[in-house]
Formats: sequence, structure tokens, C-alpha cells
Amino acid sequence: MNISISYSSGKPMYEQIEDFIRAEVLSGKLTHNQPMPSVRHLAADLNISTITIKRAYADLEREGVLYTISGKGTFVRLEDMDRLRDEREKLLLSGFEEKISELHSAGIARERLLEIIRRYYEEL
Amino acid sequence: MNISISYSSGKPMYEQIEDFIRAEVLSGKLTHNQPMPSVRHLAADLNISTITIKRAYADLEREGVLYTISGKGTFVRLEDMDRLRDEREKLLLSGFEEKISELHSAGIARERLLEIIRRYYEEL
Amino acid sequence: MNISISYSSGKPMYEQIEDFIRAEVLSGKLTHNQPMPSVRHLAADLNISTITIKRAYADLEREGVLYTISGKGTFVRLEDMDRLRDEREKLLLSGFEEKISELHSAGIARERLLEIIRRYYEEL
Amino acid sequence: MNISISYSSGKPMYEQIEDFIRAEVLSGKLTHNQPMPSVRHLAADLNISTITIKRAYADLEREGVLYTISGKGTFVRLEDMDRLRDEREKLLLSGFEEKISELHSAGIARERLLEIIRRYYEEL
DNA sequence: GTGGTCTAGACCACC
DNA sequence: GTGGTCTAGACCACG
Repeated sequence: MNISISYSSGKPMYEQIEDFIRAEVLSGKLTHNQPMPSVRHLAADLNISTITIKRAYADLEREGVLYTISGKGTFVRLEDMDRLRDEREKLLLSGFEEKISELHSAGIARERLLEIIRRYYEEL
Repeated sequence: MNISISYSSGKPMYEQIEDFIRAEVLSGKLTHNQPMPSVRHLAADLNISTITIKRAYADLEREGVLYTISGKGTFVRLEDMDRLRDEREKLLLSGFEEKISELHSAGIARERLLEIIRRYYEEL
Repeated sequence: MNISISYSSGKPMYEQIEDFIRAEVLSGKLTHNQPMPSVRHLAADLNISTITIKRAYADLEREGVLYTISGKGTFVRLEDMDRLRDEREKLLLSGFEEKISELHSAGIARERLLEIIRRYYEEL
Repeated sequence: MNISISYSSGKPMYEQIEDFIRAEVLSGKLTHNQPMPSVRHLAADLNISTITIKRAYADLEREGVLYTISGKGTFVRLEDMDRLRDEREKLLLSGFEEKISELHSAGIARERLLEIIRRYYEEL
């Protein structure tokens, strides 16, 4: 768990944690039934309140990414991974679309966007 | 002033107002020294509090987009327009870059982004 | 009457007008019983409301700098000039004192103030 | 926080608060990352509205003197202190210069200014 | 009529 | 508990 939390990035902490875990799961770094660090442990690790961790775990449970066995701990669920990935992509792309709409109506040239994309996707 | 405010879009109202006015000014639809609607008028018009309008005007004043003469009204300032546009673009593009970084590391294919850009920029 | 009014200097217009007239009187450029421009005339000249001129004249009348003969116009009074000068100086110096107190407690070095004074008083 | 607010001194309360905090920060009495009193606390303390405190904090944040983490509190920022001090001095000195120009053209003798400065800077 | 300041109180998200 | 947003209403100075 090498999460880095930015205290002052606008994004709430619990969301940053969720994003990180979701990314780990979708990238395959976390496998089915693998135990997550305990709420208390992760809280100590990140030096933030257990409440925040609990909230993140609870959200992900509701989403189907994690499951909890009372008294044993919280574990990774990799069953609905396709659905998960689809939902995730849909969310990200709708955010992207919003951004593009904003950039377009601000009159930013198409080339400047393509240039940035090129840089991140390492095209030749 | 044909601003349309979404009463509940996450974005605070004053920011929506700022965005709208900034766009109008930067697009040249408002000319230098042109009077803006008074805070009371615009507030009545949009059916929201004068304070919210005042806040938007004050922010834009700090940015250099408007200026106010107490007791006379609020007016458009078009002097440092190039600087304003540059700053605005820089802000928007850095937000875009962040988004791209997120999309890239989530494994979203480049083509899907290009498709969305194409749609907004109406390419053939 | 070569008054220059700054629309946006914080100082209200009527005060700028008063300051100007007071300075003219104290410097001897306006003589006893000399007629002032009519309210309407000066208003047209400066391109501002007659109300503002009226207010400035009224204030100065209360102060004893001007006097009005109904139907004839407004005139300069040079009788209490010493008292006037004293009051004026007192006011200016108390403002200066306030400023100095502020500068001192902000830790501005004495030399920097002296340098500015030197510049304005053209010392060798 | 031993701020004393003059309820009616011409200067708006939020400005008095800003001045006080700015002075504390620039004088080094507050250290980097030190938490400021919460808006509610300080408001109760000074017996004024939270909104007035919020306004002061927001202004100082914009200036770079404070920073806020939503839900956690407001803290002192001492990073760009040199820049802050420079800007502050520049502002104060330009106000001083204006004053001097006024005093000079009103014919106030140089000695009287020096006497006041002497008094505040406790020269022998 | 205009903006500038201030109040008292509300609801929300986050920790 | 914290700050962020918004409201409805007040009083003031200026033109």
C-alpha cells in the first residue's frame, strides 16, 4: 500500500484512497480474496483518521470492489471486474468530455490538446 | 446577460457566474468600460442573492476582468486581456494535463479520447 | 478652475473638489470676495453631477471658506485664513502621524522615510 | 490572539483583523503551519460574525499569508515571507509618498514632519 | 439609484 | 469539530 495522500488538492482524502485502491485492483496488482490492510493499520500508515479509511472501504464495498468478513477483515473481490472497469471508464470519460467541452468553448486550439495527449501516450 | 445558472451542479453559483462573464469578456462580446448589470439587478434577474453576485464580481475584479466605482457601478476592463487569456489557458491546460495523466494510467485507449475531441471540434 | 478629478481613487469626488479649492484659497490663488464658478457651470466643466458640486460648496461654506449670496452666486471668504490654515495643518499632520505609526510598527527603517521626504523637499 | 477591534474607526473590521494577523506573521510571532483559531472561535472571541472572520482569512489566503484545509482549519504560511514583506513595504511606502506629496504642496514645513518621525522612532 | 460592510442563521461536505 | 456556500435583510456613503 504505497498510497500518497495530498492534504490540499481539493479532492477529499477518502476519494483519493478509493481511487488508488480501484486502480490497484483494475491493474491486477491486487488479486481475488487478497486481504486488505486493516482499517487501523492503514490509518496509522497514512497518519489520518480511521474514519476516513472506513469510509473509503465502505464505499468500495458498496461498489463491489471489496468485501468484509466481520472479525476477519476486508478482502479484494475480483468477480465483477468487467462491470467495474466499464463503470470506471464511463466515469472517467464523462469527466474528460466535460473538460473538453470547457476547453473548446474557451477557444483552446485542438492542436494543443493533441500535443498533451501525444506526450502522455508516448507517440513517436 | 443571458446567464443560465444550474442551481445544483456541484459548481457553486458564483463560479458559474464568473465563468460566464469571463467567457463573454475574453470572447470580446463585452467592450472596455461597458457597464455590467448592477449587483441588485443581476441578482433579481437570476433570482439569487445579491451577495452571490457581489462575490463573483469581487473575484473578477481581483482577477482584473472588471473594475468597480463605488456608488456608480461595475465595469468591464479589457486592458490586460492577453495576460488574462494566457493565465486562463494555462490553468485550463494544466487541468487537462492532469486529466490525461489519470486517463492514461487507467489504461484508457488513446482512440477514445481522440474520438471525443473530434466530436467537440467538429472535424470531418 | 483646473481641477482634475480621479474617478477611482478611493477618495470621493466631493472631497477631491474641496481639497482643490481649499488649496487654491490657502495658496492665495483665490482672493477675497472672488466669485466661484456657478454650481452648474463647474458641474458641466467636470462632467459630473451638480449635486456633487453643491455638496463640496456647502461643506466649504460650513467651514468658512466660501459664502453664498442667494441669487448672486458663491464667493471666496478670506477672513479666517489663519484659523483655516491651522485646522488644515492639524488635519494633515494627524493623518501623517497615523501613517508614521503604521510604518513604524511595520518595521520600516527610518532612513527610507527620510529619503522620501528629502526627495519631495528637494534638499541638497 | 489578542486582537483588539475598534468597532467604529472608519476601517472595516475585516481589515483590522487582516492588519493584525499580517503584522503577527511578518514579525515572526506565528510559525509556519501553525493553526490559526477557527473562524467560529475567533468570531466568538471578538464577538463578531463568523463571516467577517472568514473574509479576513480569505483575503490573507489570497495574499499567501495563510492557507486553509477544508474541514481541518486555517494555518500560517511562512514560505514567501520575503516577497510578502517586500510587497507590504512597497504598498506602505507608496502610501507614505502620496502623503508627503500632499503635505509638501500644502506648504507644511519639513521640520514638523521630522519631529513626528523622531517621536515615533524614539531618537535621542 | 449604486456598491461596501456587517449580521444571524442555514445547510452541506469532510474529518 | 472544521471550512464552503448561500440567504434575507440591514445600515452606510456616494452620486
